[in-house]
Amino acid sequence: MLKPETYLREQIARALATAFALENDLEIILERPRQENFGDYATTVALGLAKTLRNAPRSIAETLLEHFADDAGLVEKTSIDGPGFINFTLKPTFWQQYLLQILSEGERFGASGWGGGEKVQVEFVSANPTGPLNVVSARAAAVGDVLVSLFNQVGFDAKREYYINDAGRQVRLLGASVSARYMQLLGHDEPVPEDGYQGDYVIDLAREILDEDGDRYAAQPKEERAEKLAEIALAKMIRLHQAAMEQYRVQYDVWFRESDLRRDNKHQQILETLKQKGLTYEKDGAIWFKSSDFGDEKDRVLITREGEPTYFLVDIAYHEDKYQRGFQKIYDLWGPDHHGYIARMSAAIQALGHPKDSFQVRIIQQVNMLRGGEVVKMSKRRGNIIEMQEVLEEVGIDAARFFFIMRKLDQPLDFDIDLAKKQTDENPVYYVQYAHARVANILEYARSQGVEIADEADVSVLREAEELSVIKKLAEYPEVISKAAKFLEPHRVTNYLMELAATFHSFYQKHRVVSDDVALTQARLKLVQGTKLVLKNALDLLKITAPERM
RNA sequence: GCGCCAGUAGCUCAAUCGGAUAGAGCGUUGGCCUCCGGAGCCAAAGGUUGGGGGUUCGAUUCCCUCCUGGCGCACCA
Repeated sequence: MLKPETYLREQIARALATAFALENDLEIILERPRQENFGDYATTVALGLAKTLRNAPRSIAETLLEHFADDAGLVEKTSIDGPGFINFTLKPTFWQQYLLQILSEGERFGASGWGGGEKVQVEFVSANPTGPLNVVSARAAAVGDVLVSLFNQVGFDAKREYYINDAGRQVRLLGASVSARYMQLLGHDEPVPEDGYQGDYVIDLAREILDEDGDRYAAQPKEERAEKLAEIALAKMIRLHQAAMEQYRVQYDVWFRESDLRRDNKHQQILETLKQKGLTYEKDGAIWFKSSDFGDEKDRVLITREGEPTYFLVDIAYHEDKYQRGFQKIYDLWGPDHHGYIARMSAAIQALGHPKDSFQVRIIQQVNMLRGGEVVKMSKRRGNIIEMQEVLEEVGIDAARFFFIMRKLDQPLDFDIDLAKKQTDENPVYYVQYAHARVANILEYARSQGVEIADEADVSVLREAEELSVIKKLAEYPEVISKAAKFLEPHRVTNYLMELAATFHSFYQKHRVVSDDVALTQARLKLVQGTKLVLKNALDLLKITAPERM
């Protein structure tokens, strides 16, 4: 498929080579002018070369254009504007043919190969199995899921992973909390530990266990009971989390258990490795890692005074395990409370000899749930939280995914529950889905009128401004995908969907697709099919329904 | 106190690696259905891009400084 950007870059590079004998390693910036009357593409090379060539930008641009060959004859018009922008307008013929190419690519349209099959992993959500999932988890789930899809679209071999912290202190606390509630239900006076889990879900867990297993744990010693109940409660919570992710259309490749790492003593091995590298020392009865040697603000404890491995040590082992499984790039999406944790993890990655940039963390910022204009606060410990399930049930999965993806991931997000529920034009999800339904309906209507949609059509009749605008907008799609993947910005896809929907609605309002003009009808049906295809491709990527009717 | 992120239209947000006249949606105002879905379209009003300096052909974007907001600074996870 001949991409306009690729072609123009190549032609410009050739012109530069013949005109100024410049090496071809120069990166040619090609952008889409903000304003349509400047043409389809613009380059700033002349501005950039002014210094090295010791010449005025406009003069450089002129010389360049004299040597611009346009081998394939795609360019209709070139111009030099402003301080030295070179603008290119492609022939309508090019765009008309491009529409057919988009259709022939089908669901592969938008995909590319620049990832080169590199193995990439995104770890996201990884919520503690000691409580219900909250809305930040819902946001992380949507974002992580779409990131992986984006990576795969552009040629990476990307996997989804969920890390389950099913070991350590938090789990012991859960056990003690469930145990207390269990005994309370049986009429005993066993208080929930002060730093334990206070949420109502703990009572629900205890009641469930009581219903299923009876009071058989009451006779056990407290410690033993807590341990047993921790095990049972944990299994229940994990199943809940897995069910929630599935319902949310997120398919993880791996659910990784911290307890497996501990069982295999992976953390001890890492400790040995760090010791051998001379990166540890003892102080105050604890074992420390010299993370400050690698950019962290201070050193960190690996083994506590009590001889317990810290979460950090086990986490280092976990990340090392990712590398050993062959991943070349590792992305972690963490919650806003893990901000201060990045530097030490990055230090550990480097200490183990991995490239610094092979490990990247993105903080999924806080979500403010607004109801009636008021922020609903949440705190897992107190149990006063908004659960992910509640949100999904209330606003629906399509709206939830769209809203969470719509914003840059490292910025706090205001989620207006009332808006997400509205089935009106205020709600962007419906705007986009409506465009798809409308497009589907046109095809349906054509068939009902006895119009046979031919495989081939003479698209050269598509000369109206609105028609070409739609094709040009469709043509932007692969670039949107590439950039969304490159910059980890899935919100580019939702923005694009809204633009494409608007461009199509605008065309639709002005021109009739199915008419007495047989040739024009066929050509416009191709335009409609192209729009449907790209809307569907993008919505599929986001795992949002593309309805045939609403 | 130190660190990270942010501050753009009344509100929620965009803005291509430093590019041209800073764009959308909602809200407001005014138009558009004998016709493929009006969950739509067209138009108008609305901006000192938090303030001040700097770098240069050019700054919302980079640097410095100040102001404001969020978050983080455990031998917790």
